[in-house]
Amino acid sequence: MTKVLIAEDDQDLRMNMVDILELEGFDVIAFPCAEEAIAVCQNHSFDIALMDLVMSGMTGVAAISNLRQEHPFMAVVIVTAYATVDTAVDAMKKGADSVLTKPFKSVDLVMTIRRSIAEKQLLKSSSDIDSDSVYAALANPLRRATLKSLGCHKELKFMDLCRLVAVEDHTKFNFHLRQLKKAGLVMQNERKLYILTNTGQFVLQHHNLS
Amino acid sequence: MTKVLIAEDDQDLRMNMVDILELEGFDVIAFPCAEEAIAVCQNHSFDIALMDLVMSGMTGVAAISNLRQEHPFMAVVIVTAYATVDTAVDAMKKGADSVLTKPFKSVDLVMTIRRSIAEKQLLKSSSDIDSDSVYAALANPLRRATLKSLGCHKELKFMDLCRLVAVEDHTKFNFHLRQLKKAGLVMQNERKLYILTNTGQFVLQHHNLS
DNA sequence: AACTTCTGATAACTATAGTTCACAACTTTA
DNA sequence: TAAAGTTGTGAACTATAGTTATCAGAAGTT
Repeated sequence: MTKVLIAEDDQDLRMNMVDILELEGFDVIAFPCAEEAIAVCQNHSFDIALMDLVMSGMTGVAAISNLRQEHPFMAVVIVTAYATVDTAVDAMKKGADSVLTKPFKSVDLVMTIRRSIAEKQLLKSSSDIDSDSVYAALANPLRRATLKSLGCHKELKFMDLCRLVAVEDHTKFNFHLRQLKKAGLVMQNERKLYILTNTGQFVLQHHNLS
Repeated sequence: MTKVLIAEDDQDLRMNMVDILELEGFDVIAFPCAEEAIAVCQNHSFDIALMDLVMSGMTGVAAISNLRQEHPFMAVVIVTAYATVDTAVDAMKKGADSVLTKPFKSVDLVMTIRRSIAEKQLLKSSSDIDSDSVYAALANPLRRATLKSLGCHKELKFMDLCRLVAVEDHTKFNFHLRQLKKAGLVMQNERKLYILTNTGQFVLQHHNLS
């Protein structure tokens, strides 16, 4: 069951949100301030946190880094009546996954939650690429260069790729290419040209190798 | 000299922006549509791109991924008269570094540019941590676990850390800890407790190891 | 067909990463 | 101070990563 954490200092709205979300089948816990929400995060994990921007004490945006400390993959949505483009941009820069303006309709709330969690899930799957073989593959500069080249050129023939990374001995290069294949970062398409796999593209982006 | 790329379909505003920025000492090239801006990106590099959101043809937001293809560390600011919180949030999700609403004052424009470039610079420095030794250090699961533990617990004694990563043989663990030290990811503080270095923290975050 | 270049497999070898052992110095606790 | 646990070094060893050489089939060229 999707677990939702709420910090909202307006009692009416808070109870209202809880009602809406429980009706949708979410598992909801709500607090009137950021500090309490952060505290409960120490012991429980949530899929998403809805933080009011303006509350007595810590603001929702200020709380983001504290929330993420314990649960890096929890989605965080900033909820606020005072949203301007600037505050929204600031919230996003500080790590919010979305910004929802008050007043909002029930459907907006629910849709924002579902979408934010879905988008976060994508990122989360990246950390599953913790797999040993990927890091082992990345350990070698030649293989990192190969990934970079493949990132730029989409698809390449063996020898072209070999020349791009400036390896004179093709059998040596072949060895490293096999390691990349074994790690699931590189594959050959129907025309036998070498291309990045999905995880390969992901790793490339994620490590800023490009 | 800071190089600025502009895509803005309103001719008056475009020329106005060019004037303002050239007066500030920027090196500016401006186009009336995203497609031309993307094209010139193939051959030239820029520190920052200012993209109008609504133009004939491709929107500024749609152009972001194309711009980043060639120059991953170029900052991108979306400029728009039609900005709502939702469009701003969407632009940020798609990779914009900031959103500037029209009409804007000269100082806002200049400040947004300077700040966006500065913030991007931080990220850029991370990719300098391409250094072989870091990847070599990360190749080992035990060392990754050690980094994670240090990420959570701030500072730890040798034996506590050793137990946390569940290594029975302390000399074996000592070896890996030395590798982490050599790679510049881990150091000892004045009380001889082990802590992450700045690059260590950076790598930890950046690789979502936490 | 004859030739060349491209692509890839295998095996033998070398270098480096990782492990283990023995032990010394240092800290803390009794 | 003695004893027990902590922290660290160096050398010998083992396992794995990486290299090189040799060969062979595939694919294109003349």
